[in-house]
Amino acid sequence: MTNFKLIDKKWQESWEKKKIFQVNELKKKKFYSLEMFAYPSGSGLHMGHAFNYTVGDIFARFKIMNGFNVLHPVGYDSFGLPAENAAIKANIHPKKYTESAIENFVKQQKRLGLSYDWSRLFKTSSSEYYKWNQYLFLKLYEAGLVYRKKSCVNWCPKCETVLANEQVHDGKCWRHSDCDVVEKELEQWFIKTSKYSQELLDYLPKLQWPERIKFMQENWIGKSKGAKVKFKLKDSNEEIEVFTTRPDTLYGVTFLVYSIQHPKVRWLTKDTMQSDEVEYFLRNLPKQSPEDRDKEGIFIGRYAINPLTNEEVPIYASNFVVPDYATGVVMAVPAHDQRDFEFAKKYGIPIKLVIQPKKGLLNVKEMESAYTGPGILVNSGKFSSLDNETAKEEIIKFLKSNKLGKEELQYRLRDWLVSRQRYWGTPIPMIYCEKCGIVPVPEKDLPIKLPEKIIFGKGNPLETSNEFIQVRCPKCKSLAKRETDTMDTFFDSSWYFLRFTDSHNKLKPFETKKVDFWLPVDMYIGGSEHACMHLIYARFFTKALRDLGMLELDEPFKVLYNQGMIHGEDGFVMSKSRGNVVDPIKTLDKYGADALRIFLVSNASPDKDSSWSATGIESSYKLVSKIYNYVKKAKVGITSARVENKLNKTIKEVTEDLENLRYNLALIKIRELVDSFEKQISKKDLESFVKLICPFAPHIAEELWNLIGNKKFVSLETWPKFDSKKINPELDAIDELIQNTIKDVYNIQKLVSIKPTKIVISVAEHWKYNLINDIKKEMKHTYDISEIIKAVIDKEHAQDIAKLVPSFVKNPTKLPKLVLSQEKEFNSLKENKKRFEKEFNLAIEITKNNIKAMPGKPAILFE
RNA sequence: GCAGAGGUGCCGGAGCGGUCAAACGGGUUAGGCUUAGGACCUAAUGGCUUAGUGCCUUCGCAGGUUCGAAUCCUGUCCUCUGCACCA
Repeated sequence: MTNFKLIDKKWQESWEKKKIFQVNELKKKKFYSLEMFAYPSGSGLHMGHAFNYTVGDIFARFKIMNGFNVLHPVGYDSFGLPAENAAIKANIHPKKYTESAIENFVKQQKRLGLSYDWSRLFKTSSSEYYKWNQYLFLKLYEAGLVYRKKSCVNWCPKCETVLANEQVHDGKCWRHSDCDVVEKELEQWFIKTSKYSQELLDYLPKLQWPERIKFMQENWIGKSKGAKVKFKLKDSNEEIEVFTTRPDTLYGVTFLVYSIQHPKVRWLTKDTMQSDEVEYFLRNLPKQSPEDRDKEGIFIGRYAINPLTNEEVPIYASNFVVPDYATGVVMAVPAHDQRDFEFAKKYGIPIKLVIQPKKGLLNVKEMESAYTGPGILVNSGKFSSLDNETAKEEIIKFLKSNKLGKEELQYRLRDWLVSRQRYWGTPIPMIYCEKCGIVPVPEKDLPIKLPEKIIFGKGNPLETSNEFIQVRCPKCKSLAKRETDTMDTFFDSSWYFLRFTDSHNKLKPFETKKVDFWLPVDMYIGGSEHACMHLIYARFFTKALRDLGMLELDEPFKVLYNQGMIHGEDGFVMSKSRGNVVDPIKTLDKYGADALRIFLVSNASPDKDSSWSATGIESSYKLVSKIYNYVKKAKVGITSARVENKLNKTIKEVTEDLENLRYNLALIKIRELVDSFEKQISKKDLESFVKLICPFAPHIAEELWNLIGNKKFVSLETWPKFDSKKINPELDAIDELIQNTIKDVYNIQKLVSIKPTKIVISVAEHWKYNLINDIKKEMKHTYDISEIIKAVIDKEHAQDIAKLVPSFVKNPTKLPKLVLSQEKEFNSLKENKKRFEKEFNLAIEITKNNIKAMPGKPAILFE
């Protein structure tokens, strides 16, 4: 086994020492290639990381070799709960824990041979970075995009902190699929992502992202078109605004429903006979996650007036109404909305039919579910007999002109809750003063550093750190309290790609000019799990910072590529409990980086899931060895036309495949090329080949490049160009002819079941290509090549044979047939001549010493 | 329930109107090399067949379009992913 480990090390050190991947803004043709921000977990690099970085690195290297000024940076998203928890568990300070984790991570990443500009490295847990988190937080605050609000928020008991909407999946915490999120009423910091709902939606079609991700974001932002309608509260001047997408059903409203979390519920009910009952209801309603909770509600003792009919409708409070969507109150039309229908049935509320389908008549008494389809309005005053779509418009028009409502758009996207009740994150730069209220920390006082001497126990250790909490109010200088919450780590990753353009700027988060030069990210590679988290926040940030005048950019990521997952050999997700985890480092030790890189991308298209395979990595290792040994032993000379054809064709196809991240297909073509190589090859072609494999296997590429007499780095060489003149389909045809001839030789041999001592192959005298040589070469494994001799067939036949190749190219299915015989079997063959001719459509003439090929048929003779 | 993606040979996985019994890899079988094993190299690997430019059957299932379908259309079953009380 060649020790590729040493070769890996040699070149990794050399690249780093010569800083060959460091870039600046001098060269114009830029390309920003980025893999999603790494969270440096204490357990080090796993196969998924290795895959992600390999996919990105191959692309970055390809772009470098194509003359681009490639920014390919790396950094660490080092704040966060897992580090904090792991540190507590190991009884180490999170800072120490994280630092050693990063150190380890860097070491492991380097072993993959990644083309990073290491000089730009930063970590978010360093105050040099999070200072700018705080700075940007304050800028957003000044711009009115950060606010504090008391509301019902999601709390994960395992994380012991609140979560953003995006971090709750199916009622569970995104980190703990076994942990139900609890709703808590708390005052928290929010970022107004909702301000950009429409723009986030509008730009989606322009992005070169997987359709799936765009679709997920579209759903997440969730735009609905409808109307805002004002209901008067009975015995009051108050108005209740509701949002509906079905203004056409307004005549069918039989009740209104407040969300139980709506702050107005208690207030509305306080002077009614129901107040105790409602209070009891609100207090005792079991907390259940939304999907499995039953609709529970209660009449709150008040009535509202339908603006169109002036009818009184009762008001309820229920758990099925989402508190922070639209106004948190809905108008209920049980006849035409399934949820309202179920609720009305349960509480015996009247159901009023206002839309009849165009076919068939509905009857309220017989209805078993709401009718939500289209139809004609009935029982709807002057709007009756209108088509319901028309009625939507007409009713909105009417509401508008009578100031009872208006057309309205609603989005599902909520504002981003960024407070976290944890230690290992960026302190929120706010101060609470009894006199002045909320006071932002002045810019000059940044960064607010995380205190290192703290006591971990239950809850947020910052709350017990007096050193941290106690502060003078920046305004009135009296004693005040610091905010002890830290920022969601998604805040850190929302702008890190901007910082990479100017990683070590001490005066600003980044230089606008640099961002304008490098951004947008031209290729962003990572998993799809961030579709509705990081990828939404980062888009929001970009737009917000643009509006703050900090950059000129609408969208941060031009192209997004989702790589798949590497599963264990058993096809399941790699996990410790399953015991199917494969350690990339151990693999690197055994096979070297190039083999691992090649394995990871040769299984399947990189956007698909694939499984680890012990034989697969072996096979990649074999390919690497084969390439290495071939180039090492290749005789520099003239490349045969056959290999030239293959090489140029491969360059052409591999280039296209790389451009489209079809690494698996590119590697197949490279494999075929390697198999077609001959001992002799020109230096130039050898060099082209080494360049061709460089993005995949940069270490052996450098080693071989050096070996064939080059001093510079192949990683920085220009990508090979193919010569279309060298690509000749005729040669492929010849190749096929040879393969078929050999096949025939084997078949005849099988037939006569005797090992031949000598093979005579008759071919045309003036055959353009040296068929015999090629056949000899190919058959050297089976026979002593000296035993294959060329027999010349007469001119008349030869001319016909010469026609074969062009006609074959035109119609590859009509392959010329080669005829074989063997001395011992000669007689039987002779006897069967007629049959052969008939069955196999062969024109053969058998004589004692030779088999004469008839037009179009070369012949082979065993002696 | 709604919306997306997909079902290909022993396995992974290409192909996405004709050159397809279907790339490439793995596995298996046979042969070469070798003291032996490994590595390496070669061939075979849907069925039939006394050599295939042969026949038959295959690309989830059932139909259809076409001179021609793994590839296009319709229906159907299954798998995976995402969203699920957003009014």
